[in-house]
Amino acid sequence: MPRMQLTKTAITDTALSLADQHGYEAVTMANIARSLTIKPPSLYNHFKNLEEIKQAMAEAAQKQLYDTLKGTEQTSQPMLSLAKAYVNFASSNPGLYASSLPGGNGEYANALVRLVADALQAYKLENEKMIHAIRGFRSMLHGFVDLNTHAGFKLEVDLEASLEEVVGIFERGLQS
Amino acid sequence: MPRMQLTKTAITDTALSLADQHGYEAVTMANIARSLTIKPPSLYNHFKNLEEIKQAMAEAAQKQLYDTLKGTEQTSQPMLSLAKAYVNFASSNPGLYASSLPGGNGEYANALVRLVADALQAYKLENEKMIHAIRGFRSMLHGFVDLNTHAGFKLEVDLEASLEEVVGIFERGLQS
DNA sequence: ACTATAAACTAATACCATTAGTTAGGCAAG
DNA sequence: CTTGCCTAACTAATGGTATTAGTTTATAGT
Repeated sequence: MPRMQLTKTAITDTALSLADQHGYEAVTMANIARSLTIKPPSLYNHFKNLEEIKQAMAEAAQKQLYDTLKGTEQTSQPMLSLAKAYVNFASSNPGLYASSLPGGNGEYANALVRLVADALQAYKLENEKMIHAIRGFRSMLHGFVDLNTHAGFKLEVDLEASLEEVVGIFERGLQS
Repeated sequence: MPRMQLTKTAITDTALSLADQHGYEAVTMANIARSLTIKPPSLYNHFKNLEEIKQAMAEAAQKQLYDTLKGTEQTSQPMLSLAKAYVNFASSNPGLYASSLPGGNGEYANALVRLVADALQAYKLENEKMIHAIRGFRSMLHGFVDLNTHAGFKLEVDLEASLEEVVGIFERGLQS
């Protein structure tokens, strides 16, 4: 066999840098192949289809997001630190963040949930309440990012201030 | 001229029912034209391109969402009622909800923001704080819906219970 | 009835993902 | 060292997408 110069991770990395530099919609078989100086059908020797490539991208992008967020739980304000890092990652790398969304079940999807759980640790919530709180906080972060990138909060009120206030509301709500 | 049997709203409505019945990804020039028993290029006599059709869809879908949510502010628990109605609309009509997202600036986009503001009315927030709270609550609702339909909260913990708890956290946070 | 307008059409271009079938390079066995 | 197999790459083709150019034709107003 011709030496497998082309690995799954090489394809995934190329697709990710495509998403990062030219947006998630630029992730096409044709563009990936062009970047690798091969023809599109060759990609099918390594992945079943585009969807499978996007799954692999999601896993890798989630790892990047995880690595960026890791450590924020050891600060004085874990939830605020996590929120700021999360929003900053998504705003700075919209293509990467978009890549991370499709996969909901991999190794790093769980790791990200654990990271949110760690940030909520101080509030000593019981099982069910913890799950509700995780869902709520994660929803808030994703919604904040998603509304902002797709629709955009129109008013010229500072985004950072909104995030701080909103995390404050959530934290006070957990306390009482 | 051949009688304009085909109006902008007729096209928009057809596209919306396509999104509702077969998903937002089924909204293509070919499918819209097929539903109307015309050929795709004819659509360009009424809209500049597909994006413009989707903008019109967003406006109409936002109106439907607004009409569904209107009235919830006159209940005993406006925020919870609004949240439940919002999540219910999005889960029951995912194609319609997806259609509503692209447009961030129309008449009904503002009406929806006012609806959220009304639900927060009881907390008597000042200007800036009100805007932060609106953004936070809207983010939570959209994030909740979006994570659920695209990734899906995996654990078999009741969604309705999560929503109630999460709205409760937010309300308590506003109080203190 | 005639003409101008515009809504529909056909045909074409340039993308997209995907599949079938072919070529050719390198590894392993003889 | 040669032979043969495996497989990664290719070419060619299919059918999908949006969009544009140019043409036909029906109708509304004069």
